[in-house]
Amino acid sequence: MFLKKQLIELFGAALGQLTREGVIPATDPELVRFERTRQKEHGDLATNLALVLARPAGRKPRDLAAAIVAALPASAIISKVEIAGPGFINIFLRAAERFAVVGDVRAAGARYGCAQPRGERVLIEYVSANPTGPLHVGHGRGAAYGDALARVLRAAGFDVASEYYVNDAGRQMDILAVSVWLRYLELCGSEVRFPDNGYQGDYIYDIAAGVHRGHGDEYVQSSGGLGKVSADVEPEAAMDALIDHARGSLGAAGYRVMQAAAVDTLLEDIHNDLEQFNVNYDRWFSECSLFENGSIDDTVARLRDTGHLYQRDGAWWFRSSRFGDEKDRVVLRENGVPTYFAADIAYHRDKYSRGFDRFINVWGADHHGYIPRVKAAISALGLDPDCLTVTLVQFAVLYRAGEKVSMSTRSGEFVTLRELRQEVSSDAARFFYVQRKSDQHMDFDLDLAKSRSNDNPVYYVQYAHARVCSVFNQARERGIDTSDLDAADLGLLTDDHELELAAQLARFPEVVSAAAAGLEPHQIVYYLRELANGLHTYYNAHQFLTVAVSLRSARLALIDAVRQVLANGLDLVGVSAPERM
RNA sequence: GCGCCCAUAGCUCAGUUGGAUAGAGCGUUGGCCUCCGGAGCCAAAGGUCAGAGGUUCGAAUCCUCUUGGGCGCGCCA
Repeated sequence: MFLKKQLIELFGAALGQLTREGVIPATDPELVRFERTRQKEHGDLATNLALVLARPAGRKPRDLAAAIVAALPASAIISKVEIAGPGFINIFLRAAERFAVVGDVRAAGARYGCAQPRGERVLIEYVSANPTGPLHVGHGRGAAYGDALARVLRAAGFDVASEYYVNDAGRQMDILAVSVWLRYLELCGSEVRFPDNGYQGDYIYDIAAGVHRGHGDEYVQSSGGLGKVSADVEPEAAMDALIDHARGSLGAAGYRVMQAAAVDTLLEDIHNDLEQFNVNYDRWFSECSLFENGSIDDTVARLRDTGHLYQRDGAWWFRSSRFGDEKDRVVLRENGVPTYFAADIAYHRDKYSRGFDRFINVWGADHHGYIPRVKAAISALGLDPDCLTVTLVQFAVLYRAGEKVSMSTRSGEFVTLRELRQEVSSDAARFFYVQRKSDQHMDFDLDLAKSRSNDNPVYYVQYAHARVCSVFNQARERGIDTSDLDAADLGLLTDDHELELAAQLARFPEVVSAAAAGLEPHQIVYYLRELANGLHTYYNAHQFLTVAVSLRSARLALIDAVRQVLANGLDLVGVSAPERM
């Protein structure tokens, strides 16, 4: 970063001179951009400055490039400058400058790659799965992506808070309560017909058994009424009837016992599951709390008072079409109960009230149609919808034995995140998920991930880290002193492998900032793979411990810096950096 | 029907925001330890960037159309 700043100053000076001479119009120094070259014949860094300025200056790119180079002040960091291709300016650095990064890494340690705080507060919300069952592998992708993104943004200097929105209100919660009650009745020996649209998973039995342990047969009364719900009624209507029946038969307190047993158990399970996935939240935000503290009523009233609501067919509608949504949306049902959308408006209003500069919501791709109405509501409340970015995570499509695995929460047919973690390890699962760009469809081959986990690229990167640690362990066993590596003469490093490694180390802060800017943690993963490849290649080509002392120190300093950056990068994607494997 | 996302090597995917000869992994083929960890390294083969136009010094990248996939269009959440 410091290097680029120096180069920008140099080229800015050259541009200033050319402007004074009337060769080019006044130019913003910010226009000067350098990129790391792909081929070493192109130098260490290159700029397309002359190509960009050729048109406004009315000159041929190569001529302009020559003029810029001629106007460039002398510098201690550049060894030579070349004009190539259509007008690229290629910059070759002096050797000392190329390896200065080793000292930078060793000085900054775990902070290397992190930018200065920029005083911008970001709230990132992800997973937010309904507490109606265990997390499955689809949620796992959102968790891995969201947490890695939070870490990357923190490293890039943002002040980040993470949040899980708990949908502990609404009809799904009723279905959950009924599902638990019916399984409870089965446990008590009653004959019940369990509806297809109830929650079928085995975990419902476990929750019901827990209720039975705590309350015995207390809630068995009047299950006979269940017979009134005949099979030919429309399933959702039949469910409504069941819910009413359960409420009537259990009473408010008993109904609450069923529901609370389920929500508490499932939320606790989700919490533990994510914790073991190395995913932690700053806050768990309850949807229920929005009902209880009046936020929803208050928000709906505000929308009504500001003329954004109207009544039709007995319901209250939000005029979201006025803000670009394809049609208007109900916020208060005919029966007066707020919709999920109404709660979500109140939730976003709450978010905005907490002083953040920016909001990121990580949603499953199937929710994309929901974005316009949320942004519409934010606009209607007089808030800036551009502060909210919704990142869509495509579903991971599972394959088992070459066949697509069907997933349905209600039917209970899915692979849980916990199963995945236990089969392939948390590290492998997280690395695997984050490796893919979030908006790409992803094929997750379970057989490959489970039975041949050694093929997983995470081991490749972790192995590089462990390898460096192993070299230092060897050094210790041989009585080699590695305490004064900061004094190593890095000028002894001249090999191509060493130059390549140093260049990769220098790139890391730029990768972090690019990953943050694009909300693309997968860039970290690709970088790590390249750095690990550089280390493995170097390791195979050279000895570290058996060479002359001064060269040995220089090489050890270099690979220790590589180890540090591998550890920093792995931490950004929530994967451990083991010292041995 | 309308809308959003996507299409790159046999398979799974990158591609530094419009740059130089489009790159990795897996798979295939052939090589590499008397040595710090072979979970490694090196090399080869493999491409009409779905197709057709357009924008310009320059396009996998931006615009239009066509084809082919995924998803969404509830007073569900």
